[in-house]
Amino acid sequence: MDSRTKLMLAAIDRMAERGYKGVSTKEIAAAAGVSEMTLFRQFGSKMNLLEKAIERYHYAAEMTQVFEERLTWNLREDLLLIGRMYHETMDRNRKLFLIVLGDNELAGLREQAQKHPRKLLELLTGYFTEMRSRGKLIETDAEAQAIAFMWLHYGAFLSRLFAPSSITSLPFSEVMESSVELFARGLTP
Amino acid sequence: MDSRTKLMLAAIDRMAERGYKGVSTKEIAAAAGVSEMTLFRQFGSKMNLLEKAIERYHYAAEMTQVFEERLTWNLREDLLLIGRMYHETMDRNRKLFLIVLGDNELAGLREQAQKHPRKLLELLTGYFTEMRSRGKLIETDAEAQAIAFMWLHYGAFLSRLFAPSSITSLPFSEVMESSVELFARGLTP
DNA sequence: TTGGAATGTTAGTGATCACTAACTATCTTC
DNA sequence: GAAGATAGTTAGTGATCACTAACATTCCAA
Repeated sequence: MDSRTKLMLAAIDRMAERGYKGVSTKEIAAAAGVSEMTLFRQFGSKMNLLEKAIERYHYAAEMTQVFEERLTWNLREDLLLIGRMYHETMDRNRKLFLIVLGDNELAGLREQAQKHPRKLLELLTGYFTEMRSRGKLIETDAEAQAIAFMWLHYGAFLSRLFAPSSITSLPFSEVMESSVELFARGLTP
Repeated sequence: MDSRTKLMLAAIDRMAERGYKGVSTKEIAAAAGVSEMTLFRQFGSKMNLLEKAIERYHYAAEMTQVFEERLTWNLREDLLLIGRMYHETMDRNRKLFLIVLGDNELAGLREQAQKHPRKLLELLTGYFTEMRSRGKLIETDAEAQAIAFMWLHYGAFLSRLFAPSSITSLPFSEVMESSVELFARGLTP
């Protein structure tokens, strides 16, 4: 593993724990087992190190493919699949989310981190529209319901992100299944 | 307005914008129109200033009262009322949320900020249980559905908090009504 | 009018920060 | 084995940070 890699991984780890401002370049270098000079020689600045790290380690989910190939047009099955895909994507980018959400001056970098949710919203809206034209969904505002679905899962993700000790004792999967059931009953004719 | 008040308000404003670490005591004092010495004489430390500010300006919603007096036992009406109450509470505490969520070292202070969501979850679970015993709700896990409702609104709140320019063009109220409709259809026998 | 509390001013502490200069050591590669 | 790239070491820049000491001022209540 070369110096650049070690530095980027160390930066992500530390910044996810204590924030961009909360970690010094000296500490990142030490955690990477590398001299601080190497950090500046490779990246020029602390901010650039973070940018390059996000660029490289932002997990790029291929959601389009899932929507094209794995849907069954059974609302329950599909929503469960989509929900799982959402959380897998978000979990993989967990640390990056923590970093960019934790510092308002990093708002510019949020663009990248929120690319997938936006894409998913688009795909999900299309899915609901198609389901309605197949007569498997009630007449409703497809985009509004897609956003509701996204919000529910976004809230679930962030509540776990910010409060490791959950507000409830219920297992995550159980709430997830209840919510799928809710959408299925609520949107099926 | 005395010095303490001016300092606490200035601290909340600045910290909500640029984070706890992003604002200096000198800047807070200047924004309050007060000398930096006054800050330390009144609060002793930067952290204590924030703690006292949260203590004093955390909006304490009286949700129990709403649940006792304003419910109509019409699912649609009640969920709309509860959703509105949730967002009003969260909006009032918006800045405090931004501060404590933005800095992981402030995790201890999150307790206070998350008191209301926890209380609301409890009340909502009770409401769903009562509705079921009145035969107005399907057989379902009341707590799981309450959490789903909370997550949906938590996600809505945070997505507005972190991304002022929304991911969608739909007005907030419209999604809110769609989601109430979703719950009403999904949970009514 | 006077005493005391609150506030301001100024100058400073030592620590830490991001970042740099200058020089040396270790590699690989031809 | 020389060249060139990559790394480490050391020492430092100037800035900013939270926080303090010492002294001067303002202002209100008794």
